[in-house]
Amino acid sequence: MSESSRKILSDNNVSVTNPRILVLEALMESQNPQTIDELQKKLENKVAKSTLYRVLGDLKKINILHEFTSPDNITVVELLLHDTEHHHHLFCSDCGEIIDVSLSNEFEKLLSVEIKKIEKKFNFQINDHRVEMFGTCTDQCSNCK
Amino acid sequence: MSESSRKILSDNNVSVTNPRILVLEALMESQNPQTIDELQKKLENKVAKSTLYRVLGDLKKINILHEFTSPDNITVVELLLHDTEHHHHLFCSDCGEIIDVSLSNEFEKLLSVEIKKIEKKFNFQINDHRVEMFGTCTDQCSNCK
DNA sequence: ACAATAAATGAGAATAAGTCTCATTTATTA
DNA sequence: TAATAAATGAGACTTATTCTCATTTATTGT
Repeated sequence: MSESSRKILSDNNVSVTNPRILVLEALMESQNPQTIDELQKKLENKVAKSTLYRVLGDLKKINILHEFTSPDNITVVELLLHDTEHHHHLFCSDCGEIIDVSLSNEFEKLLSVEIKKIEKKFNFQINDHRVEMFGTCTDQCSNCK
Repeated sequence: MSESSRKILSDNNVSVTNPRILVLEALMESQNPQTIDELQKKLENKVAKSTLYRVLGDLKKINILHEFTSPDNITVVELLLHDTEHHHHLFCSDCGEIIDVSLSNEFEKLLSVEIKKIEKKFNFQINDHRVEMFGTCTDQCSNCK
């Protein structure tokens, strides 16, 4: 079970420690983004707060963790393994749920054309992008009933 | 000069006070997004910190202020008057500059088709979206030389 | 397997962004 | 212009995140 976490760490030349394994495992429990709070609850004080933040920093450094903030300014984190498919996010302002969404290839293709235009216009090198959508789940996301 | 600020406030049934005028004026000084820090510097202690935050809250409430966070988690604010055209943001990770960018109508049209699909798929009502692009200005944004 | 060494951790102090409180000031209205 | 409701300033408070440093743990070379 913890084998895949160990492999992720050693593959990235990061020493394999208990807190790192525990945090990775907690992150893998759900594939949707989670808040720091949710993570801490899952970890039940098995990892110190300072260590949790440090480990998240480590995972960002090896590019397998994506951190962003929800519209109400809560920090949210999601594992991004090499086989994770490119996706965007949908935010519910009622219940706070954040859902991964994929958009069509046609759309992504057109977006990359737009990005090339912007790169030229502003003399930028663009290495990442994201599309965020905001609204309300009319009744059925997992937090609402 | 402060006439347009006064008009904005009274048009929105918000009482016209000095701090509100000063904050609006500071916001209007640049049309690109600015950090709270930049705002505070412009205001030179003419408005208390608590009041600044309160006024920003007021402006959000009447929907003429957009607040978001940069990739390194700094709160950023921009005035969004009724004639402000729909746009997105380009972030430079070298100098921190944030630039407003407009994307083509063709792109926006395709995006709204995608959004309709997502609304159906997740039973959501989506009322806003944004596209963010991240990269580095290769040499010429105003903060770099 | 073990000792030596470098790195990681835990606990709590420190920092900083943002919010709150309440006495005073200001804008609105009749 | 007076009465009243709302807004403000100053600083205390809260809370997320970072920092410090003494202790523990992982790695490595033998």
